[in-house]
Amino acid sequence: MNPTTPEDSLRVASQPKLRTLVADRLREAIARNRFPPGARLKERELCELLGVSRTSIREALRELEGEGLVSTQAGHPTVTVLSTKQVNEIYQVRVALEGLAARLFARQATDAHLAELEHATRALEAVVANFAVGPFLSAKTRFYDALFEGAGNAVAASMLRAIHTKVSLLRATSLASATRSEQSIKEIRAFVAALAARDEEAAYRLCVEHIENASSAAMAVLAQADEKQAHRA
Amino acid sequence: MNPTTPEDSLRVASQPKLRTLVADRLREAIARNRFPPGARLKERELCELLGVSRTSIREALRELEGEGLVSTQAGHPTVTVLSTKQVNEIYQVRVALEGLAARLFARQATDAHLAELEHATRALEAVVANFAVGPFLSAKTRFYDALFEGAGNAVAASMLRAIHTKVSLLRATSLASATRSEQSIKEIRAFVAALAARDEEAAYRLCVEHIENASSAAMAVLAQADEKQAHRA
DNA sequence: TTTTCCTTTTTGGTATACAATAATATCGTC
DNA sequence: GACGATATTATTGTATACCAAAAAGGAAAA
Repeated sequence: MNPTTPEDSLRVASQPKLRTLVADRLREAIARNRFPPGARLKERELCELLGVSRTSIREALRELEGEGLVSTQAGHPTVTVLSTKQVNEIYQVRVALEGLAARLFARQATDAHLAELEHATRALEAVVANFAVGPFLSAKTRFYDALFEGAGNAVAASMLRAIHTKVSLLRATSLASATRSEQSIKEIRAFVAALAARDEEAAYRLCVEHIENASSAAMAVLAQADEKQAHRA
Repeated sequence: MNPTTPEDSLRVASQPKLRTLVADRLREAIARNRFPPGARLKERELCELLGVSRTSIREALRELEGEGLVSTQAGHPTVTVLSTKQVNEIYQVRVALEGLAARLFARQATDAHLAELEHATRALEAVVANFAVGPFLSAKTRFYDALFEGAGNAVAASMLRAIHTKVSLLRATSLASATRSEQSIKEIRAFVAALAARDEEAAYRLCVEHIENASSAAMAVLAQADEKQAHRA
């Protein structure tokens, strides 16, 4: 045991800044639809809700703006509404980056990375058997954390996390997740098997297919919602 | 002429917020090495330098942190120093995203997009003939703006812009640019020709090669710098 | 019903204050 | 001179107050 290894040292990790905690809280609340797309985020309301000053709220909002979760409409911070075009763009980018992550994982992940991914996949399967949104989001996060860790590209991981958070803006995707969860988990299982076999090409292909299926399902739900809207008008 | 088309309307675009202008200024200053990697960014110094309040500085710093240009070292905002691993990761991501942009451009760009890209390429060639860092950065930005516009994926464009800004942190890349600029412009010329021919596969391959060559050149200069450092120690 | 005007609310930016943390300077001891 | 301890200064994080500008809402008039 090398005493200077970060994992072994007694060094106390620095505490996250209040603004970071606020941004995390808001991100979570947005993902769980506490603030739905289009919702106005009023600074003073958030101050009361979170019990912090306007300064911390404003700084957290800047952070969320950078991620695209929040945009300013007529001078007002608003939870981002994604157009169909943007959704399509997001999935295109997800294919490119997650495809890269799949390739890198297959190429270079350690046995420990594989073991963690296997555990995360099992956890995901257990949650899908008894579907509930909260635990599903947590299990999905764990799965992708394991994938990105094994891929070993922090830049891609950071971008993909932002992508996943943006996708969570879509009610459509959680609806789509609930309805296609059994098929989805089969796809993930096949994907993980290819990664375990270090088959880069198969892993890439299965990863892309999984994302494209998710995209199609989300688009289908969006199209339905558009029809309902048209009927109302 | 349809009077409701955005381009024809008399609508005045909203002014950028002060914090946005500050972030833009800082981004530019970092790219031009006014604040080199590792430089401490002191809030009160920046207030004096830019003639704005601490709030605007802090909000701009949050934005730059989100982009990875600025990170907090021992509680102090600092211009990001990129490790060799990070540089490698950045180029991997650039291949994935710019490869996507190349494919999309070849697939769907209009003749107007192509014309703009051609103009931007000529401007770049003119600058390379009389090399100077400032005009080179501007011409390069124009070239990539044209590419991303024609690719029509704003999410990818936004991420790639952040990537390009991060890459500009590396003195290595501007040094590498100066020494390999003639070869580089040849690669770009071939790339643009493939895009003009709507040859998606060739465009993708040439794009990837260009980036990989840029990456190799940057790594070579980094390795030289490491050697010099080792000699000093 | 539509338009105009007035009031209220909200955001953007500035300034000040204080606590906590980090960095630097000073002093004493060996 | 080197080292360690302490004091001082500088910087960042957070809160609060203030005011201007912009946006939103409501009431009155046409």
